[in-house]
Amino acid sequence: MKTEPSAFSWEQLVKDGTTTWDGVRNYQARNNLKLMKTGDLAFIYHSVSDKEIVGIAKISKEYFQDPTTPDCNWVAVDLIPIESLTKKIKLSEIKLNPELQNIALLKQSRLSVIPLTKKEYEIIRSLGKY
DNA sequence: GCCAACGTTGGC
DNA sequence: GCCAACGTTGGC
Repeated sequence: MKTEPSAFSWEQLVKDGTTTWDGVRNYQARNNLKLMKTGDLAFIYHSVSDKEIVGIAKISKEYFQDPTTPDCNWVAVDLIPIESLTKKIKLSEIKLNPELQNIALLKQSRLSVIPLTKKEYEIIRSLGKY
């Protein structure tokens, strides 16, 4: 899941302990939100200024009506922070990995909620360890 | 700051 | 229903 740190950062999520991931206004991203189940894990990626994965969060509440709009097309999920990565994962590192060439983060850089297979998750996770 | 990529809008 | 125009996102 991507966020611009100037709008909402991982540090803010850690400080707050939980957040509602709302404001998604893209159908593909919305569909990916709906696929998430309570207990699923998600990387949090800082776009624009940092371009790196900074932490891992868990879905604490799966999709529900986005509270920021009365339009029932849009949904949100709740997240809680699980782990701050001491070794952050740069976009450039992900780009260098031949097994990660097909993930939507690279293919569709504008998509804000991006699906990963378990295998892709494990590969990316391993990049975040010394 | 620029621009490519992509989604959305609206005229036809 | 097509497609040009426009707006937004995000990497560089």
